[in-house]
Amino acid sequence: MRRRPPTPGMDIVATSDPVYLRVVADIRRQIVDGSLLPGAPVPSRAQLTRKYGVGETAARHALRVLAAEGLIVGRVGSGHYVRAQPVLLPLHRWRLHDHHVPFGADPGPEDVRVTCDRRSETATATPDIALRLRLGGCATVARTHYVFRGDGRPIQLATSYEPAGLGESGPGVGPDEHLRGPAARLAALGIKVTEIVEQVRTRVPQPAESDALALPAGVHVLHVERTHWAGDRPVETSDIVIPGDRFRLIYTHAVQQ
Amino acid sequence: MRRRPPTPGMDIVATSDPVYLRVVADIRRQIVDGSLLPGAPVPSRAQLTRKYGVGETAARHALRVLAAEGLIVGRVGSGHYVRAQPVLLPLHRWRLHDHHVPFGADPGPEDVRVTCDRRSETATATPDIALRLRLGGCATVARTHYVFRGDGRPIQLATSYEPAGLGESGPGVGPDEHLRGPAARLAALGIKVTEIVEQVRTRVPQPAESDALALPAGVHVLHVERTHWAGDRPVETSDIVIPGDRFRLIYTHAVQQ
DNA sequence: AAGGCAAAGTTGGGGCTCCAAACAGGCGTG
DNA sequence: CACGCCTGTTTGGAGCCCCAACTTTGCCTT
Repeated sequence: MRRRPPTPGMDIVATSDPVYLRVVADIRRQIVDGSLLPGAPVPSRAQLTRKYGVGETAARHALRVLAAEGLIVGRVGSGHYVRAQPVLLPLHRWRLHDHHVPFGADPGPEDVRVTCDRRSETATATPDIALRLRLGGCATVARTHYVFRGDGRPIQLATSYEPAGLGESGPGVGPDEHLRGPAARLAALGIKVTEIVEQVRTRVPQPAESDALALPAGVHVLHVERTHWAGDRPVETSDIVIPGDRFRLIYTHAVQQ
Repeated sequence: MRRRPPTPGMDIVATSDPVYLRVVADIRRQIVDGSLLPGAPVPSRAQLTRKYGVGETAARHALRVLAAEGLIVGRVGSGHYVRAQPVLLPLHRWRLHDHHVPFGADPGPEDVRVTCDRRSETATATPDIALRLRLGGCATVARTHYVFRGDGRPIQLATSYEPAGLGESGPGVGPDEHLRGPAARLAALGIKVTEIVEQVRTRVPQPAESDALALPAGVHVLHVERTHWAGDRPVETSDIVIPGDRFRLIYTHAVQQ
């Protein structure tokens, strides 16, 4: 029964966790906390069914998800093994403050204490923002300015735009909410982000930007235009500005299974 | 039977195509060539089993893959529908020449005729490259310089490094091989790329670079350091240089199922 | 005529099974 | 002692089934 075009409603997150995600979460925890070291064998399908009391389908699905996340590698006839490169691990989750890494020796994500100042306001959408959020003519949006600091020194500016009225219905924003990224914030509002699109360019900083970032003259910035999608509609878009001389963006892409 | 640590061998691609990939390819083709417009319903599991003569598992798997690629959206109780944003479609496949998009109105990937000049040589790995490829001391690498042109004008420089001896055993490189990217080339050599990691920074172009790209003074470049991984070992790394004033990088990230 | 309700269709989780290819270990033979 | 074969395990593809939750349709009742 499917005559009408797709329902114009937003995706709501399901609250009950599937069984296979329980297995995924447990194995992922073991990899993260070091119980399963790189190169160590992961229990096979048969072993997982016995260990967790799940069916073979759930066990197989869990292994597939972990492989898609890049945490383990499957070898036909041998087994699944924990992959190397634990440093890149958090990037799969696209946490905002793992997004940029200072030049030089890579510090762990915990080495730098990241803080965030923010300021929200309601504004009329510019034509550019209205297009990015697929809003009609003169719509109102919630605009939030962020200043991220690492050990007190500014490292990133961001301006986030959402359709007005999105954030009001939800719960209050926790103190560390921004460090976990917009996807977590939107999930708390019941909106399930299905895709993130980023466009990276480089340009000369505007005076206010070079002032806020304490940039010397002549330094360029990386400008990221990021949009969060829920289904086929944009729910949040933001402009992120990063000093181009001190930071780099890291993207990882797991190639299918 | 699994006593020994992971076999130190590279992943070999299977030559026979699974059935579900046939279904995926056919639906993807229909989406790309416009037979299935955005918002149009995709055949359901039951319809796919009848239409393609496959089992329900294959039909379900095909829909899952297409949804993971971001081409379709599934709605419980309703069906799967073709998503909007057809412009970003080819980016999911990370084809090299779709990687950068000129500013202004987005042209389709076919609007610009992309050509490529290349020059290969054998060289001793610098410490930086040896580290990136996880090679010991003074190893030899195959270095290839690429100049990509769009409608004859230079748009991108790239220098690729591979461990020496990787490319020789394989078949000759076809004329359009580079436009499909290193992953396709490595696949032809029997190496299955499982992950791509990119690091983006911005910097001042070197004289040779601004010369080759015909850059005016003062223009910065985007510098992408890209590494292809097969399992847990790097098999190719390259430095990609793009004019920062005319092009932007686009990354899409499908958030789990 | 309008509203409500039941039935049919669809997705997504889960279970079970079979099979080919690949791999590792043990055993036997030269 | 070395080499090759055989057997058990494991992965990944594929098939078929059941069920809960949800959407849409069309019919039936008021």
